[in-house]
Amino acid sequence: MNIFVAKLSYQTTEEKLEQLFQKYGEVANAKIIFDKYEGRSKGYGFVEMPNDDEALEAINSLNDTEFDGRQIVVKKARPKEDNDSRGGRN
DNA sequence: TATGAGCGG
Repeated sequence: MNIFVAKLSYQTTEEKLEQLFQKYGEVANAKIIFDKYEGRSKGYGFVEMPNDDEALEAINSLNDTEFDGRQIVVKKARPKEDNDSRGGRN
């Protein structure tokens, strides 16, 4: 499950996010989005967890909590298209 | 160097 993490500290790193979520379950990969021009963190990132149950638990546990000195927002990432009949840009 | 809503190097 892809997890969207925002309001992160600009000093927060991917490994710190991974270790943070690993405390609640297995983390496949954690990524922080950096600016392409300044090369600095945009302040948000994504965490991928193979176990959906642990992912939801991590979201409910880490959402609106303090991390690295700043309160973070943890939510499910871009909802995948659960219906191919919906949308359809063509 | 600093900043602070938001979905991707």
